[in-house]
Amino acid sequence: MNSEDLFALAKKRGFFAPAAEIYGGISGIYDYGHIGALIKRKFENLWILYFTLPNNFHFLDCSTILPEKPLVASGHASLFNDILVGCQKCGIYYRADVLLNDLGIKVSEGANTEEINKIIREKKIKCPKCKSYLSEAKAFNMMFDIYLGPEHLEKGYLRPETAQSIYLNFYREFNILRKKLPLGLATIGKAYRNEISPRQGLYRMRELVQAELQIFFDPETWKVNLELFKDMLINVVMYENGEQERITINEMINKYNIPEFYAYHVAFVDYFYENIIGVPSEKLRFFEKGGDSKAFYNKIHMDVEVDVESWGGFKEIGGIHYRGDYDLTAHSKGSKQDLSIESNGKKIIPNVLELSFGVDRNIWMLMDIFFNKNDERTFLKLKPYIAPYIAAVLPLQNDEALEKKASSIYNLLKVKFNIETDTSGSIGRRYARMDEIGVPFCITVDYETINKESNNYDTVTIRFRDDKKQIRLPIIELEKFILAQLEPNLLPK
RNA sequence: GCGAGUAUAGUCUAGCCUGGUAGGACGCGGGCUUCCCAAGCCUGAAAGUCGGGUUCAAAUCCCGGUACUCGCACCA
Repeated sequence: MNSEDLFALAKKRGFFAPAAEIYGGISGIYDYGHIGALIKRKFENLWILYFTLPNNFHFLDCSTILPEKPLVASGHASLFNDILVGCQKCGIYYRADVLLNDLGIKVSEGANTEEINKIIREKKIKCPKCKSYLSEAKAFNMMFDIYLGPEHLEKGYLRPETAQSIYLNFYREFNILRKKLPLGLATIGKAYRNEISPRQGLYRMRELVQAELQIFFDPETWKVNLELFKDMLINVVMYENGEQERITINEMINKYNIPEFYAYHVAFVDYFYENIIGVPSEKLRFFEKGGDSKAFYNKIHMDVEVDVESWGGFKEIGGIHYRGDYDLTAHSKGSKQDLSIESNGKKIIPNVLELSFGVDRNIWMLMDIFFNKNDERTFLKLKPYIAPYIAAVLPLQNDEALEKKASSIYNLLKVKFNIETDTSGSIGRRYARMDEIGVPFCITVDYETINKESNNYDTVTIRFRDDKKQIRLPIIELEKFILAQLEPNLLPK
């Protein structure tokens, strides 16, 4: 499916749509509709369940507004701040530091717009493409700044990532939780980036949802259970050779010198996507970044990539980042509070392994890879536990007696599960509508259900989304049946 | 942010060149029919991105804004 078709389906069926659409929309900002909101919530709940499975891993919920200081300490206030110069004639914008460095002129990292403009004037720098004069340099910060209080004197920012919120809570949580490492702190929440040019649907957004797990650990003592995933084959593209290959975590460790804890978590993430979400293995890979494309604070950096047709190939939907002690060291300095802790008889600043995911990208990805279309019909093959509704209760026909029975089953189940019902159109049309939003089962009330003479009295048919097959089940067994469908296999046997 | 293109019901589209009653399909609502996969019949609601100009008259011609798509650039 291409990007336009996916977006059209999303709007038509209530997955998501541009925010403020009746005013023309606003690029990079989206609202989830009644179907998308359910899928997103279920994805998030599943994510929390899985990523806080290990002992001493917990979930936090943090503010989206941060004061200026922590973002100065983390480097965002300066590094998120690009100085751009534009060419007046051809309209191209350049990052000033990159442009000048390319011309062999050294620019200090903290250079401000005045310094840049001075250099450009003195050295008579012109547009490298058309040789015209360049416009005044402008600071462009990816962060949205806000001003607090009635006088708007206190500067803050909408956070550009959720990670910082966790680092700011580390010390307190560590102490409350009996000072044990490793400590995992996860969160899901909004982050904001003023992208110049948001594109490709939910891929690059100005307001986005991140799901992040930050694991704080002592690299000298952390032992992971390599046995758990030892036979798993994982698609990787290692920086060292640049070729995609399928290897075990032991090969990753021995051949590429990847630390055990890191390789283990590659498998941990792989298991989530392949076995729980259901991404086919050939569509999932881990792409190691190095050189210029690796963020400076990362010691090891892999992108979690999924082959998404509507995005034109493998695209990043998450990342596994070994950030060393960069973050807590920065916040120790910035806050002037010693964030070091005692581990194994020594004072250390804990290291951080970050598992980071873009929730919106994941929702788009789910729609893309689980969308099935053939001549006959369209259906969204989501796992039952992330489907918006687990089932729909449908009367076979527009018939008062059938509708009454269907309604009573619907009322029985909807207090326990997300259940839909629909009485308009023919039964085939209703199955089709449910297929398109990914409802895995339809519970159909027919004349046998209400016929006391029939052997099938008080039974219903269950119609399966994926193969259209039907089984008959007593109404009293519906709850048990549904519960069994809702359980993911959280870890390998 | 620059350049090019595009903008008609929920969706896809006809009409625009050559100004004069906005038409169709799918979808949606109501009704009939129908004992399991978007069937059929009747019926209904629903549209020219916004602002200005030219004109007796603008979806149509002109100018401007906005949004989207693509390219450039950006993406710690």
